[in-house]
Amino acid sequence: MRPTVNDIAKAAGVSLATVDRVLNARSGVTEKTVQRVNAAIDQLGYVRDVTAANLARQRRYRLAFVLPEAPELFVATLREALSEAGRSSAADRTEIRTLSFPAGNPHALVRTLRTLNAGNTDGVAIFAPETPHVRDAIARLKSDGVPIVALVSDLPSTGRDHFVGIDNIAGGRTAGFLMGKFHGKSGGSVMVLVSSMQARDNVERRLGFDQVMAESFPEIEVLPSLESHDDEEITARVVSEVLDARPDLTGIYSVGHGSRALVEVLRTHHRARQLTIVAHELTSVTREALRSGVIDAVVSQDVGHVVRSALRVLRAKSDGVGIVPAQERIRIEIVVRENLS
Amino acid sequence: MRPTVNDIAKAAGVSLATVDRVLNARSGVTEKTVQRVNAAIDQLGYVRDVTAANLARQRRYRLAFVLPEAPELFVATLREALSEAGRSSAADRTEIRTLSFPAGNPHALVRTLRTLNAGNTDGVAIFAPETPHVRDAIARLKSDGVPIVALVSDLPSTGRDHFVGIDNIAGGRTAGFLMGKFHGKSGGSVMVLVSSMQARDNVERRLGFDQVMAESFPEIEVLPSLESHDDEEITARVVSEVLDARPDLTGIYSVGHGSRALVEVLRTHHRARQLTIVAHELTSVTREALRSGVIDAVVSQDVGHVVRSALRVLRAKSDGVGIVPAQERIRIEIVVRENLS
DNA sequence: TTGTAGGCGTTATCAG
DNA sequence: CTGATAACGCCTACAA
Repeated sequence: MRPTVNDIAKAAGVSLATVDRVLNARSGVTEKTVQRVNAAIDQLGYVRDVTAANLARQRRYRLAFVLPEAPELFVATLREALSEAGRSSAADRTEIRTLSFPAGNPHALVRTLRTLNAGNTDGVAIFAPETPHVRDAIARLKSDGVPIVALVSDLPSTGRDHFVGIDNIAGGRTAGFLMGKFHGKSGGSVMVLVSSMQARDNVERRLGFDQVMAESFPEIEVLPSLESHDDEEITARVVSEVLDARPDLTGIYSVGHGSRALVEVLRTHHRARQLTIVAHELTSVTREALRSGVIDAVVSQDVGHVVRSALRVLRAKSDGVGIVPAQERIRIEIVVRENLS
Repeated sequence: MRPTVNDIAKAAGVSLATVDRVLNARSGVTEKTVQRVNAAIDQLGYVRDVTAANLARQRRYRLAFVLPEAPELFVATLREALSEAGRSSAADRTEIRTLSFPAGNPHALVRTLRTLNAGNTDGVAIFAPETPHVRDAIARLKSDGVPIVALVSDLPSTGRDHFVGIDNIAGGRTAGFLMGKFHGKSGGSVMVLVSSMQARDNVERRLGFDQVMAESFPEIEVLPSLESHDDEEITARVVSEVLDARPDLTGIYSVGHGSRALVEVLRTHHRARQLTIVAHELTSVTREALRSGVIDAVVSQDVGHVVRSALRVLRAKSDGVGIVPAQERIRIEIVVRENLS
């Protein structure tokens, strides 16, 4: 039987209240008594029952997730993971609110952020691009004492408390490694399709990709980035053009969160099968494309882990306690046809 | 504020005890009152506070993990994950006991299992080969009402309640896919090194590997399995012999849980760099081998996930409640130089 | 068949 | 500075 506060109160010859005071480092206890209690604590090997503590404390965490209203399927999977987490969050005394803003509309985002304050929110997780407006809105929240974590794409300039997501440079490196290894040794060129060079995660991935290609696969030519802005028409046109113009093309790296248009084009293009395609994020589209052999590899992050990590971190920050960094590291996952779920 | 049992008691015009009875589906309540209470429950949207329930119930889970005393580093990582889980298990009211038996000694294993019974254990997780002795010992435990899960290597003939680990056929397929894709198009042959054909997981992996190689990479010759029995000397000799005898060798697939001896040989062999090496399980050895380029890819399972899943499943079985299969699926992870943690 | 009262391990209020 | 005492949300004898 684990020792309880009662046991250590008895052992130290003090009352429950006093034990609680030293346990929670509250003032108003003689140094002498503190010593006695602490002695009893580690003599009996006491560890506090967190669930009982939370019960008594009546602690609730009101957390807000701010996500773009974007066409990319990835955001949808993130939303799904969030509502999944919401179902079991009652057990953690956590209330999750999901706020949306139209993608690419910083003003709407700022308006959304304005509705949040220390009085109604214990922590905010944000998946948004890093613009000046956003930076200011976050600064206000932070100075109001609300913990902030950046989701998927980092917001370093905002002074966010933490970033939850993969190391995107390493993610790009991983994509590059797979591209090079799958490619064979024949030379050729690789097309790089980004969603937007405004998005920090896209830029970092491209950087990592270029590093590895230059270091380890110099015989492959990496073409300049093409921005699709997640527009299906643009993507279709651009990809077709390059496929026609570059008969030496042997691979395509899709950097952004969405690959629907790319997959669409490839599905009907006669050269698709000879190309090595590497994309990011596992969604219904990339999943199906892996299965049918259109895409060769996906570099992904587990949205469930992302959401749960954000929740843990926000609760910890809100309590002013530390986190275990190793536990919050989001893995860079590689998915191919054969390890698909 | 979430509604509590008190609220629904009030709403239904009954006492706490009655609410509790219908909540836990206990007998001794009129159909009529049951209806009234249930009506109140889903009218107020009540969900029980599991932590408070567990606190009141004083439920404890005494779980045992039975692991081999084996030289493979993989078992060490599993042990580590287990003791890691042990540190935070107090919060889950779970007591974890780790029992060891000398690898390859079924009698010792059976003796170990004999010390367990329904009186001292609420669930057992076993990582062991499938032998008749083991089957009987497990049958006894099961008929005693103790839930059993197989760990890493399945024990289907024992009637275990659940298997926690990767689908090893798919794991072998994944290894085959990587071998084929990394290999280039030049033909050649691949050596397959198993730890023992007695181990079910090894057999299943080999099976999956062969499937993919035959389906998708028929130009590569897959050599017969070589059994190392996790003996470093045997491994060293066998690998060297094949390297000398088969100049057309282009790859090695290490099927077992241990790759130390293989890595050792390769580190000094002049042909190592031209070979594609695929191994299983991320350990300090394979990690370092990935980093230095000796191994190209590792197919792995997260031992942390394995342990946590086993704990969840055993608790659920012990409570006689269902599990969420999707949540308990262990991912087949692919690790290369660039996504190494 | 139903209700009362006490307890699970912790925190928090209010006297002393 | 310290100690009773009453919560927190739920479970469970025991009594009615």
